[in-house]
Amino acid sequence: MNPDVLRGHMDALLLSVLEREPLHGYAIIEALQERSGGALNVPTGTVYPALRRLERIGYLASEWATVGGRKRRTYRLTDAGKKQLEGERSAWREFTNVIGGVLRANAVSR
Amino acid sequence: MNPDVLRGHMDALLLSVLEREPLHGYAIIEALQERSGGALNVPTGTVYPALRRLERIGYLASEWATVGGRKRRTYRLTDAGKKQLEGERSAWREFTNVIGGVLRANAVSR
DNA sequence: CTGTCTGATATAGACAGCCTACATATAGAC
DNA sequence: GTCTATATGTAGGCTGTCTATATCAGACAG
Repeated sequence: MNPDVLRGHMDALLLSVLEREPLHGYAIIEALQERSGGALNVPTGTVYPALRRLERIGYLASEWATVGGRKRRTYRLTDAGKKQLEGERSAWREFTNVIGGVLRANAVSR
Repeated sequence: MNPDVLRGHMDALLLSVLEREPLHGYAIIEALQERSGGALNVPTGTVYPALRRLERIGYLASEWATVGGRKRRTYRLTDAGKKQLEGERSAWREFTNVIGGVLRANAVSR
């Protein structure tokens, strides 16, 4: 998939994946891969900065944990994050309607 | 709509709007507004450079015309552009399936 | 005949955010 | 001991969208 086509949708993806349960960065990457049927291979250089940004904004909160000798920073949705996720979902619907509508304008009718 | 969420989809929009008939930049902007029900207000600083880029790549060709004393550069799809548009459409479908799928993962089932 | 609006094209520079590449470290398998 | 999987992180590049600005012609109000 074209690289920066994800631009502007990373937040929605991350928040969505954290809705079910708190996860650490590495597990988030795996979850995205899994849920997309392998289509989403988001690099660590994208995910970790994004998670920090979302925490700074207040949509996520994190805690350190040590599991099997390895350190993990586990992120969870805050209340603001849940609210934001709803916003992201409706923005996504509007976005796909608008762009999809324009793209279909010629292809379908006529 | 969030500004740079269009990133990576401008090409598809421009090619799609030019599929029906050749248009000049200003008319393309109006056409996008019209077809999106007013949702797409793409600034000239986005459209004109994008059109030039698409011409440089070979997806568009342009000619100057003078209508009522005003100069217009009219763009039309090349054969490569038509082919590219098909590619953009299927990429769009895949894109929406993948992201939409992840976003719906929690919202729907369960 | 001046000012302002619409139509029309264009460029420079800012900005955001995704990506590549790299650095670091532990656990477990072999 | 070396390799792979697990795990987090930063620096810098890239690219394309946006903001702001400039220019010009015609129309039309006043």
